[in-house]
Amino acid sequence: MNAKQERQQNILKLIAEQPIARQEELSAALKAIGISTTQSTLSKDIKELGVVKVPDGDGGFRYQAPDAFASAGPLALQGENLLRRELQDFVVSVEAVAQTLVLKTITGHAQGVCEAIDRADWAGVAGTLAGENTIFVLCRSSEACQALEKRIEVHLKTPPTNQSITPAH
Amino acid sequence: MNAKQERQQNILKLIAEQPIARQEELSAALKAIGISTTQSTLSKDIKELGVVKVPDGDGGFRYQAPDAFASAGPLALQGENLLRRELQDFVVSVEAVAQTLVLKTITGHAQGVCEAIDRADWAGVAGTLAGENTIFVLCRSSEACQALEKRIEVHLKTPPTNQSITPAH
DNA sequence: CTGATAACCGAATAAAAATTCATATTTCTG
DNA sequence: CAGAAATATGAATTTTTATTCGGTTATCAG
Repeated sequence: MNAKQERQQNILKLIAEQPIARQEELSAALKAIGISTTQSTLSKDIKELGVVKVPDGDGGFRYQAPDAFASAGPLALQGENLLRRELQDFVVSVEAVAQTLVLKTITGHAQGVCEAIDRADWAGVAGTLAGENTIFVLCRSSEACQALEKRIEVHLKTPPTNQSITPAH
Repeated sequence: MNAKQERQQNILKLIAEQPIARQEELSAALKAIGISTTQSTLSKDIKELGVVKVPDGDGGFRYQAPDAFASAGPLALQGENLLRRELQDFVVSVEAVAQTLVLKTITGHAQGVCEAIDRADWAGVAGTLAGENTIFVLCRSSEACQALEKRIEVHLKTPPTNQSITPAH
């Protein structure tokens, strides 16, 4: 199951590292690091991640992570990929409940992360609210909420989303 | 000839106003306002403008102007579409010369516009320099430079790019 | 104005991406 | 540990998008 998560993380890494213009290219690049999959699946992943195909200004195209998550380039300005950092460093869990997304952070960082989320100015979010270690992100639809959840999950440190809440006794 | 420019401006307007998922839809929307063209041409326009097709988070897609040019939404944060404003309000002309783009602005505004350009953090630009009313944008390739020129042109006020430099005698 | 040159455009086609559908795998519940 | 339900996957297909190529129109120099 977390084959998917791993694949998606690698997709983000690969498209950040090298210019990839077609999904089949991406498939090849993944195969090169031991992950084999089909164009079909990649199409779904790409949609889920919010990755877009952008003209590169030299007559070609390349896939690119959504702006808010753009990985740090050498020229990254301040705040450029702040959100990604905030998520990676401070967010402990994400969960979509109906139309609202609940993020748990390390104590004291909810405000900061929330600020970064606000700045991302996502289309589907109606508003946000942060306490000490919890953030509520009210979305305009539960679909948008779930899509957001998935996009965010990929950026969390916690590699295997701990599925067992109580350790097997 | 400036049918093209008008069409491209309307493309940006339309995709900002309504969710458009396919190029044929865009073609229809354009026809509704009296501009008829083909998918073929739109594909080229879209590439030239840097417009991208993004997942909308509700299972569909929509075309969207490149981030730097995103039109002001109701929730626009400060600086969100600053660049667009700067270009529209202050830039008088754009010209690509080899690998460098030369922008002329109203006197005193080059610095401000240049700042906004820097913040856009375009892939193809190596660096910028601004004086009182002139900006040099050094690009990494002449192709990138021309692409950039075209993208910027669309946002200028001056509707008919004055082609005759000296008025007919 | 006239011819040369370049930009633009659309029809047809090639290429790429999205979706459908059936199957397999995982996760949940009792 | 079953069985049910949900999620994930790939092959095939459909849909959408990009490119090629030939004709047209605009632009420029003389």
